[in-house]
Amino acid sequence: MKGKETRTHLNREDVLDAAANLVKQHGPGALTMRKLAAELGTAVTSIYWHVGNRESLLDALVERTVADLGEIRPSGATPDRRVVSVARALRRQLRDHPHLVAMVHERGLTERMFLPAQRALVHEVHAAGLRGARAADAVRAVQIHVVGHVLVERNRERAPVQRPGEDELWTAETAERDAALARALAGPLDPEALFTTSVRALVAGLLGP
Amino acid sequence: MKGKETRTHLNREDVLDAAANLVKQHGPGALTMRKLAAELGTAVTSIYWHVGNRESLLDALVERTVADLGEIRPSGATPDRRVVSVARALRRQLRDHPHLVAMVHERGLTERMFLPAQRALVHEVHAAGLRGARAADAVRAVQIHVVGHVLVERNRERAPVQRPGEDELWTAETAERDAALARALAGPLDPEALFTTSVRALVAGLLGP
DNA sequence: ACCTGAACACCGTTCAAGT
DNA sequence: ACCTGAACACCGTTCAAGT
Repeated sequence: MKGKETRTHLNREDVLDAAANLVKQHGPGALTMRKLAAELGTAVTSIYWHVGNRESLLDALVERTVADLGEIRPSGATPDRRVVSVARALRRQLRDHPHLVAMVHERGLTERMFLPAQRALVHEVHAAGLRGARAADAVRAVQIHVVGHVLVERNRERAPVQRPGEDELWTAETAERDAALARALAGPLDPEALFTTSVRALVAGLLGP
Repeated sequence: MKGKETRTHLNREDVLDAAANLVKQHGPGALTMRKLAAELGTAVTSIYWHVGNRESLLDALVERTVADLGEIRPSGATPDRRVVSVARALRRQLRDHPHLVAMVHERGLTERMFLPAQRALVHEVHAAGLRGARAADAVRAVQIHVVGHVLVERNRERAPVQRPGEDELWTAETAERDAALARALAGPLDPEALFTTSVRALVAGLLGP
């Protein structure tokens, strides 16, 4: 019982709110039925009455969070840039909900999540002159690239110090005597910059001749 | 006790073998200390003597599997094609060890895993004339694209039927009156083909002018 | 050096019983 | 309609005790 507003009956929304809070504060691992019950000040079993079971609780939670995501507005003069801007906006959305990505991924709901972005991409790809199957490929390629990139990014952030450690692995000798390359690979990675670079390259390749 | 060769003492290798088997046959979720003990015909606690705890057991398992991956040989006439071939080989490796990807991802070891591929990429990117930071970006962009793509692919496979379902979502109206596009987006996705398309586009964009 | 069972603190879920 | 505690079948891990 964490002294919020008092209520006569527990309801589905309360459960979802508390669950969202738990995840936001202590990560998805902290979302257990028992901790949730403690948070709500009820018996564990009450929760089951409202949300079925843990599985569907997570489903509902993900569903709600996805629904709350803002829409995506393309910006930029050329179709190229507008597609890139959609990709960046999508990445930003995902990064703003760090736990969401993991949960969606775990639940295999990646597809369903990205309709708004997909619509925006369809529009821009069309504007670039692509049609039919070719347009569909472009949309999907960008989409997968963004989601994949965010997944890998998040993974990299969570990862503790790597042993052997890239700084030891990449020296001028192992990098074919390209000292600058060795330094770059050994040094830290700027995900934002790399993302922009790769999306630009991908879009150029997809929309180009 | 699954009547393999008899042995006097349990050892670390036996434990890892059994663990790998469990994962291969029933997925990572089936790898519990207790099931593992049952499989080995020992007390649960014996395992702890050999591998420390579950955490380090998983670490060791991932480590071993990664070490067993074959090396990557580029093929193709132009640097473009050779980079694409490395990407495809890497994807193939990852797909051949379906559980590995998830485990590596969960453990945040994605970096460490891809050294061989990274070396191959460095070589090809160099051959294409890129140097220094620009080369590093290209290598990392391709690498992240492959890993990300495989993660999303696996996710998509695991995902059951999607509700609403893309076939209902994408009609000619919602697809800006492009019926072929609607059909393509509603239809099934060919991951192999899409992967090739996107990698080609990405590489063209990265190595191109 | 290696193995053991008992015990602890956690899980999710079911169910019969309460109001 | 909503809530409850008891109970079940699982977890990972520690520890003292065995050989």
